Amino acid sequence: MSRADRRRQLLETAEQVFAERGFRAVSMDEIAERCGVSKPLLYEHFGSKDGLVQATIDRVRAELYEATSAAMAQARDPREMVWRGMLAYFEFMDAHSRSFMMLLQEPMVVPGGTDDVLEQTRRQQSGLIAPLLAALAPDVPPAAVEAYTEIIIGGCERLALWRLSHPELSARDAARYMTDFTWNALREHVRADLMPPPLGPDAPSGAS
Amino acid sequence: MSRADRRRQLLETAEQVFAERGFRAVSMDEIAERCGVSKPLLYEHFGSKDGLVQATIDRVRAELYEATSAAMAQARDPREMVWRGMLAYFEFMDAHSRSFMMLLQEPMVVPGGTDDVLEQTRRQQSGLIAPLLAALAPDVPPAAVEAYTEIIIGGCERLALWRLSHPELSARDAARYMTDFTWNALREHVRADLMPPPLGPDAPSGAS
DNA sequence: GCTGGTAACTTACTGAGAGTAGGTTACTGG
DNA sequence: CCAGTAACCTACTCTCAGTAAGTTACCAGC
Repeated sequence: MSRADRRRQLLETAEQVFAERGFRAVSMDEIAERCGVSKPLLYEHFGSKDGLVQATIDRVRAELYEATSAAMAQARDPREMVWRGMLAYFEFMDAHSRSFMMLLQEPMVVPGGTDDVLEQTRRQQSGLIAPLLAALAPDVPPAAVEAYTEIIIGGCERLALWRLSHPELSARDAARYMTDFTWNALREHVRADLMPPPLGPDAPSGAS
Repeated sequence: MSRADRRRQLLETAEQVFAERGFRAVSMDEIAERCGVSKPLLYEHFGSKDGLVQATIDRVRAELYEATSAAMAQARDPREMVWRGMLAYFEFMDAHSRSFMMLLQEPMVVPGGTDDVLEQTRRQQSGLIAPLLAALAPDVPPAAVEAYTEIIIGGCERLALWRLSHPELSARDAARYMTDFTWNALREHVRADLMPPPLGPDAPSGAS
């Protein structure tokens, strides 16, 4: 099999196995077996277990990024963009909950704790949110935009994690809470012409 | 040495070693050596490596909880309570950055991923925040209070993590951002008699 | 002051699993 | 038909979590 094809197959299987039983519980021997190859081949492709974990996570991250940015691209105005992005995020989670969990765990599982790896995830997500905030609320200073971006990302992650033990909270409601919260937080900074916001495509019952 | 004293000593040393090099990199043999005891004694006390990690983290968590709740107890009104809690949180982080990092990693490092352990941390933190939100904004429905609580906790954690790579953001500014963000998000729900809030004990320059 | 019991602690092992050295097969261009 | 190389494997090593089977220190009761 060609190197690229093999890599894809290995990643696919690894994601599945990791999703089933978690990073820690799964051994490289087991993955190799499930892939129908020998262990050194895994090391050939990914260098180490951490490398494989990393690659697996990158794959999921790319999917998530694509899903959310595609959803956001359909929006007409910043308010709707927030809503669509949030909704796509939480819906992605419903569709790939185990893989998604892995994504949230990533910064912790990989070597040094807070290395460039985390930085990469962060930049990707904040690259989606920060410009949006800046567009919504141009008078907020850049430092605050960065901080708010982090707060929003953290809020999403936490709420997503929380949903695992509270399935009664639908993706729509979660997205709704996040959107409301964010929107209200920024309300007084929001550009006047965006101010009477469209309520979102189809607003579920929410807090406000 | 008495069992309780020994346990304390072991935990103290373990926290130090873990903080220096991270959970994963440190072996039980190494901790035993640094403690001046044999490995089975560690197992006698903590059952497993995860058990030791868990106990270590619980210790840090207790300290954090004490610090933040003590700070909050000094406040006169909810607005100030938010501010003091946030400030204590970020200042605790400056004082114990490595141990604090461990705390954030905990849900991920421990066995099953999202078990009761996470739940425990969460309940402790949200026990501090949720009643406060409810007091601040009594017309927000309970489900929304819970969700907002999670969002706020996640925001704090993320912002704390972010500060590791952005030391230019002081604890005061971080607390300020969190407080502003939260306050604004809830503004329209806040009880009228709390509405013109005292600006906090000593407000640093902030976003709004 | 010797003895049975127990609490604190140790040495010396097992087993699992990450990572590797050194091939072997299979296919490609000359 | 023969290099050379890409894909892949068998068979190891070594670190580290966890354990079995003690040993020492101390304290009751006789």
